Amino acid sequence: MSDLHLSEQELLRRNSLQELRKLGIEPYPAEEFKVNATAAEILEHFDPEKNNYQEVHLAGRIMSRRIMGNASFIHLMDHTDRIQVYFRRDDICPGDDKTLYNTVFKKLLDIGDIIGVSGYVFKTQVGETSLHVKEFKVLSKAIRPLPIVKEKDGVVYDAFSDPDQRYRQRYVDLIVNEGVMDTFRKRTQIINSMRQFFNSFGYLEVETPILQSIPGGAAARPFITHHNALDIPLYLRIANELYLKRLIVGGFEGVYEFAKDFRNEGMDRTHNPEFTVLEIYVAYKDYHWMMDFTERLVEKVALDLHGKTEVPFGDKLINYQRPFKRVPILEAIREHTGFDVSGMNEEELREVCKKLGLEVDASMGKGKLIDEIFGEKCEHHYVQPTFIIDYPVEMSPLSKRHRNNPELTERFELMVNGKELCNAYSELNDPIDQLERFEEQLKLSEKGDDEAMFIDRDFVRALEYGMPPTSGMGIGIDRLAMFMTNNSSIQEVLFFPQMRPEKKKQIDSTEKFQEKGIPAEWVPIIQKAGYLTLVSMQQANPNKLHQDLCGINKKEKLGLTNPSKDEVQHWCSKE
RNA sequence: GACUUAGUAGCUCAGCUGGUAGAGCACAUCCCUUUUAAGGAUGGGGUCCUGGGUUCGAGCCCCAGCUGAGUCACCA
Repeated sequence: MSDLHLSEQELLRRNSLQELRKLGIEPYPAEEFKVNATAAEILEHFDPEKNNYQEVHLAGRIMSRRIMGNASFIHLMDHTDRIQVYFRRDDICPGDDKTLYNTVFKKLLDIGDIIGVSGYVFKTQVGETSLHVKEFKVLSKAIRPLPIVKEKDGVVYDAFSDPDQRYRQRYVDLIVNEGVMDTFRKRTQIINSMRQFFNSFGYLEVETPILQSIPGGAAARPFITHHNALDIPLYLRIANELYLKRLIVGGFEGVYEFAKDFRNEGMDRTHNPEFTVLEIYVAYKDYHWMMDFTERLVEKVALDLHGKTEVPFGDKLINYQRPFKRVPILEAIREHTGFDVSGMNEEELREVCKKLGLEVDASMGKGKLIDEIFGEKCEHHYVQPTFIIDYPVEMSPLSKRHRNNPELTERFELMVNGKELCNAYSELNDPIDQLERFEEQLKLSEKGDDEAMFIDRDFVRALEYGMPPTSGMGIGIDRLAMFMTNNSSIQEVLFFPQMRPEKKKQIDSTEKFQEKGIPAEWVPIIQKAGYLTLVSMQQANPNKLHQDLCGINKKEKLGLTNPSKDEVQHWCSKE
């Protein structure tokens, strides 16, 4: 393989790699390196009076390096923090042979390399806690240079900030950008905190199918795949709701699942094709109980994460202290539009939408129309946590009818920052009503609503055996993580957000060029000149190609004998 | 999917009215020898995203494409 495609810095590092091996130093050693301290721990607990941390073994990545003759400083970063490390030539090399310092440390190590160091902790004249190295060991050589980010007094210089690169190469983002790792630690902490809360009630964490033959429990376009052995289509789940309710039918008191769901829809700042949802179902409860439960949950998460209920988001301060306000959706619409839409039929609603300047189409039923009004005119007003409750029955095919008004359902959504965070119902457990609602959805889909729900007859059968009154709640984990870590984009709380795949350049093998009589040593040069395939080369102007090739030969000092113009002409000819 | 906007050195970015591709960091060589984002000096490093077009001449103008970002549409 040719090195022509590598940058100067990459070549230098590859060269250093070989030099290390020549000196008998394995750049990728197999054995364990025993660590007995972390950077954060030392920075916090070192005390010159006590003279502690005098035999420390630390491992991490070199993040900066300042060489001043026979003394040098580096910053070493481990999983906890960065600490300054001091190297002195005569400590590293007590004898006459100064290779380890002059060559290995000064020349063959680079920013980005992972090393282990042993020594004692002290404070420099400037007062920075540092590790004085007595021995060091190369643990892994980095042959690709890291972006250099510097920071002083909270000001970041030359940040690695291109979102494309940050998301595609999250590993680099995690290394060089402070705070990224913290966001993901917080994300896990949120999940741990919720799990602990559910377990304290004795509810059971379960797993349900991701591959489903009927994608139920929500209204969304699914991803479709195929099972070869059964020769049937399977869908990646858009929700796990119907499976969790089957488990309630089966007799569990409470079940929950942190579930990856998949929806084949648009991607933007708040939507990723795969996303995480927590759903929980508890028997013998209703949505009032669930509102109280949800408040406690969200408040606990805020407290566990931040030690207080007030959490900043953008230029706002969100207070997750319970209780949250409860506003019936029709009241919300009346408040923000002046229209009382309760009891209106489809035509009247259409009229209201028109007056409000909302676009509607024929496929929209009552539910969608009301949702449209709420989404456009009301939603964004609810910045502080607010329960919007009692949604019209058409909007909620899985929700139990309201005990006082059959037009409404016992449903709530928790709005934060003008966005839906949770969705919950007193679950519909009347099998006959459920089947009718599914059939209603079928009609909608025949009308052109491509997001109406599929009918899951097995789920109806389960309800026919009897499901206790149950309340269920779903909460978007990615969104919660965004709110709790003050990030306005979902990509910031997903390690590997979905991206368009990087385009792979088509490249012909050396053999393919050789078949045309082109010497193997010229192939990398042709490819360096930008002609990766034989065909692309043949389409080139032979004169230009000839000049390019001779130019590269000269510039890279390859010392090859230049081909004649006729030869290049011949390479380019098609026969 | 539509519109707007961006793509220049390993990273962050300049680049005038179209006229020989620049800076800082990183890298290399030398000097200095306990520095605090950066001690000093010198130097190497470029498919200006790709492909067409206009032009005597394109990083810059025009067209198309690729890959992001933002806004909207879609997403109960």
